[in-house]
Amino acid sequence: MTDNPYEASPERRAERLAETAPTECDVRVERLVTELIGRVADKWTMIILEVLEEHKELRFTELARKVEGISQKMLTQTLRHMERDGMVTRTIHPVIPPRVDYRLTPLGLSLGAAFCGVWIWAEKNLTEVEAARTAFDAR
Amino acid sequence: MTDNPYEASPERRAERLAETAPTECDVRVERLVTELIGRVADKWTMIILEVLEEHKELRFTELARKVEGISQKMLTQTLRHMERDGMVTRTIHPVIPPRVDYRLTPLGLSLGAAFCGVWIWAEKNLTEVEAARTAFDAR
DNA sequence: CAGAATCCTTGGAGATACTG
DNA sequence: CAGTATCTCCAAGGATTCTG
Repeated sequence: MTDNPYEASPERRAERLAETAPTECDVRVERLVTELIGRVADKWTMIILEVLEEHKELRFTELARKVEGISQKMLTQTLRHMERDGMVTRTIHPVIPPRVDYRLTPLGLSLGAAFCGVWIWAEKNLTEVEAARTAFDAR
Repeated sequence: MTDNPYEASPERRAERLAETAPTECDVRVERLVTELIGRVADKWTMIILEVLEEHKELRFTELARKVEGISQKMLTQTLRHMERDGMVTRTIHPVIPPRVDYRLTPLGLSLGAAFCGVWIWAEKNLTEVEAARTAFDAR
């Protein structure tokens, strides 16, 4: 993974790169995709996505209540990330007391749809997973 | 979230529970599902799933090489979790040097399929997310 | 080779207090 | 109300070493 300073020769190095890098650019894209997955396949992100899918629009405290178990800090943080990634819009109403509404963008909705399969899978296979666990633990 | 010791009366408490707990059992299931999602929507789990989907069967070091950036510790750990959850079988060949093969179970395969939508989403929307980020940062 | 064990660091995350 | 700022702490995870 780290550069090998003892590479035999430039030729050898080119050879090695040719082996490990099918089109060199694909690798870069693949890495970006992987990184994006890492960002997006996060527990809180998934749940917030889910909640915002159900209730079109929610304000901060409503989210805090609906999300169950999230700390205020993590909520803010996750929402910021989601906003930055274009998943969520954040509209501030200049009133007192302040009011901020969160709502999914089309991009966020599409991700929610993509995750839908995982939720369904989890519901459908919950008992099977639990069975596997107890079987594994009893050993 | 924590029990409120100042609940006015048993009646009031029952009322509150009726509000927050549509069928009480659903909540339990929902929590289990959420917890399962938290377990399964993990970066390394997703990637290992992906890799094992592509190459039917891999041994430990092969996985370590294919997974790119994972430490040996995390690989072992994640594989154990996946095995415990019934995603993966671990077959030990009693030879010297030792050889251990990992392969997805039907359950693992089904989860991989469920995640497939997310991978596709990530590939398709990578540029849009990056655009959103730069737009957000330039502010 | 396939791990287990150990040590060590960092940043993830909670709790609390403060502010526009 | 909707956050930001600060302090703190624990555990996730990396690096390294050891072993059947």
